[in-house]
Amino acid sequence: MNTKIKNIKMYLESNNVNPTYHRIVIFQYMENSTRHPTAEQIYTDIKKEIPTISKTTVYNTLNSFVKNGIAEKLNIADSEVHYDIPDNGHDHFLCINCGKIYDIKPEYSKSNIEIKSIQGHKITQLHCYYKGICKSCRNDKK
Amino acid sequence: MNTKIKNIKMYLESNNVNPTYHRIVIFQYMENSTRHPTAEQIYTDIKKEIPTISKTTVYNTLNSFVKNGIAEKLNIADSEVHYDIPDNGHDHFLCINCGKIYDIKPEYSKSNIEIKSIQGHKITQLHCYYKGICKSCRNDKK
DNA sequence: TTTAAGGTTGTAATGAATACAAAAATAAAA
DNA sequence: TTTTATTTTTGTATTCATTACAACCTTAAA
Repeated sequence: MNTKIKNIKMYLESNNVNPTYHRIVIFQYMENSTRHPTAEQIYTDIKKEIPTISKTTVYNTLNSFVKNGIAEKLNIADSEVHYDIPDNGHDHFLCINCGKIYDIKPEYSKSNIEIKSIQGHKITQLHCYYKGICKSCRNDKK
Repeated sequence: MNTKIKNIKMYLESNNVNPTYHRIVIFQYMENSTRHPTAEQIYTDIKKEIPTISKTTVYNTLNSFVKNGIAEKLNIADSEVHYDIPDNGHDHFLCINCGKIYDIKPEYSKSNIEIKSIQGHKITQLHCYYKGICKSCRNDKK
C-alpha cells in the first residue's frame, strides 16, 4: 500500500471514519477531483474501478464524511447537491450557463467567519455562493 | 379593490408578470410572510383562501416570479427550496435545530456585490447563508 | 361569437435521496 | 479454529420535491 492511501487511512481514522476500501477510494476520488461532483457522478466514476459498488454506499459514505466534517455539501445548484473536500475555507462560483462549479480563491472569499454570533443567533457555518457566467463561457460567446 | 392590491397589480405588471388573481394572492402572501415559505407551505396556506388552487399553479407562479426577478430561491436547506421576496439585499440564517430561517440585517450581510468579476468569471449573484443555533433554541436549552 | 392566447388544473412522470432488510465482511470472543 | 457480534455493503422499495403534459377554463381580441 502506497503512502498516499496510508495517509488517507490515517486521516479518515483520525476523523472517526472507519477506513474501509470503498471509503478510501471515494475520498481519494474526491481529493483528486476539481469538479465538486454530485453523488451520481461519484457513483458513475467509482463504478469503473469498483463495478459492484452501490449507490447507497456512495450516499452513506458521503453522509458519513459530512457528519464528521471532512466533506461539505454545496447547495449551490437547484436540483442536486454537490460535494467538496474543503481545504481552507473558500467560496464557490456556479456558471449558470454550463453548470460548472469553480473554486474562488480564499482572498476573494467571504465565508471566513470571524463573527460568532449575529442578532443572538450562534453562527457555526457560512456558505457563500457566487453565480454568473464563467470565463470559459464568456469567451465562447465572442 | 384596496390600494395594497392595486399596488401589487402595478408592481407585477411593471415586472412582466400578468397580474392574475392567483398571482396577486400568492405575492401578497409572500410579502406578508416572514418565514420564507416553501412551495408546499404556500400551497397549504393559500388553499385556505382559494380551495381550488393547484400545486402546479404555485410552482408556475413562483418560477415566474423568480424568472422576472421579484422573488428569490433560497437553497439554504437540504431538501426543499425556500422563497423570499428580497427587499434590500440581505443574507439569511438557518437554524439547524428548528429549521427556521431568519433575515440577517443588511449591515451584517455579505451579499452586497460590489465586485463584477472574479478570476475571469462574470458575477451576477451572490448568496450567503449563515447556519447555526438560533436565539430561541439557545434559550430553550438553558 | 369565433379565434387565439394565456392561465389553471389534475394526474403522471422524473429523479435525488432515504429506508430497510438481507447478505457479506470484518472483528472479537470462546 | 469455530462461534458470535458488529459493522458494511448491497439492492430494492419508498418517499418526496419538482416538472411535464394534456385537458379545461378564462379573458381579450378579431
